[in-house]
Amino acid sequence: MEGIHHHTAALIRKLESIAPLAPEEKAALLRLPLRLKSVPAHQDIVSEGDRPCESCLVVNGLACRYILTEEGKRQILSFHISGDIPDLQSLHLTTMDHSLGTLVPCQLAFIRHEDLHALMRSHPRLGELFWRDTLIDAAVFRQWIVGLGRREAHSRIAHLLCELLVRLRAVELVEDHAFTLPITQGELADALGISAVHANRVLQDLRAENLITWRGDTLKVLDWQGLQRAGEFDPTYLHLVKKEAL
Amino acid sequence: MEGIHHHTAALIRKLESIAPLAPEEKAALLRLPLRLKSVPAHQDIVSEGDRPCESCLVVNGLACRYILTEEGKRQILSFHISGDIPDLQSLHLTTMDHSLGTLVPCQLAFIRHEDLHALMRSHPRLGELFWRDTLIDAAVFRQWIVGLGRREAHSRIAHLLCELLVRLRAVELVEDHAFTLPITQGELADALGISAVHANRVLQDLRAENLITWRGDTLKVLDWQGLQRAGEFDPTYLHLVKKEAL
DNA sequence: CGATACGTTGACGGAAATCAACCCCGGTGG
DNA sequence: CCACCGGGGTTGATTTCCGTCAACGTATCG
Repeated sequence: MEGIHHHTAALIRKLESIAPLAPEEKAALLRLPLRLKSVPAHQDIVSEGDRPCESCLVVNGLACRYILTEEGKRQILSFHISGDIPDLQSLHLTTMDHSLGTLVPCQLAFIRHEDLHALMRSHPRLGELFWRDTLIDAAVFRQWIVGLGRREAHSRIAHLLCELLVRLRAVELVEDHAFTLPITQGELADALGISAVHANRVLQDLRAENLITWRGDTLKVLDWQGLQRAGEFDPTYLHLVKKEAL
Repeated sequence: MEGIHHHTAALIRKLESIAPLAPEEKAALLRLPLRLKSVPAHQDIVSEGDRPCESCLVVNGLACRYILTEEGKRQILSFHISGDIPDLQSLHLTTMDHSLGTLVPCQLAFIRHEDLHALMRSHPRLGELFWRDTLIDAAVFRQWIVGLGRREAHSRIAHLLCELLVRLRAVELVEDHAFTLPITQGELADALGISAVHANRVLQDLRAENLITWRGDTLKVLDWQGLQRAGEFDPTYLHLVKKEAL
């Protein structure tokens, strides 16, 4: 496997976290033609209204999907980590109903839709797997809705941190219950539907309860059980096959 | 086409609202074996934790997906009308991460997963269409998130009513900007993440602004432009092909 | 060394929750 | 027939969570 293609490794790790992969399926994935691109922080990858003809694999960095309201408020819809294809839905929904942007400098790999279609034609199981991935995406949205609608800020933050921990662990980016979270409190607030000021206060609460620390870019979970309880977190909705999560 | 299969008509109308259907694809849909069932109001169709081997087509009535929090609060995730297959995702997500229940007495038609898989194998375009349907489902969730996170109750209700109007119109269940909405204010509140009391007050506002009336089961939109403005509603995210929406 | 962005804190106000009472209306059963 | 009941809608009083505004601290950087 030549150097250029190890970028697909992140994707393979991610897909293996949600279903087993056959060797020839991995091989087919590694043959996917990629258009690599480095994008600086805080820049749109695709914007609402675009009609992309390729989808974007996050090789590393952190991206998010978001929508702006007319009054200029931003709602972040999801965070996307190494191995995610955040705009896979553009395969069958031609125009983007939201934007996708970077939160930090990202390495991206664009895959043309026609190449994805060809891949899925020759490997139907991979097609089902990509479908499954978009379905899990929707399951995450559902939990997000419950949090926004029925949980208070304290619980919402806890839930989001639990989700990030589990997803990052699935692609081996967690060590000792700590991971890189290179976002501002304002961005966290935009994801949780609260103000930056309030996010700050609730984070202080979580620290005071000895559930987490967050210094610089690294978030460390001090009390995994406690954080899950605080967020009413049950990882079932992530539909992972690797069950070493607790 | 025998009587038993006209139940599929609702599904065909729905699918045609999101993509064109070839005659032989319609024919294949009409050959789908259905298990019909009438379910009384306020009863679960599938529950969180279930591992269904069939999916459920709403022939008529009104269903919703929901999640209960530990404190017993309910968050309704989506409403489902004639032609919808609310648990299509169970095709590839084996265990339900939420529940699906009726709001009024419903006629349902269950389709076995293996029959769906066979259909999609023989008609790949239908497979893509079902995938597209679940992607639109996710798009609706995204708008729901924006409403819950960044819009106030007044705007949220308006947006939901706009969405219902457009979706019902796509399956020809709207006449003169009026449709049947057989739910209580409490159920509406559970969908919008507010309390029943507050839902009541905001509905009074909407009536006072001459945007809607809601007497008994029938909701009538008096000022379609105004309601869309109030809800910041833009139907793009529903990805309909029939563009007679305004 | 200002400039800027982010984090933090306090004071105030507003949207919505909660609690409670009351009304209306369509069953239902004595 | 009517009393009773219960669910839903309506209203008011009070509380809570959270937003907004504003000030200030702190760290990084050209």
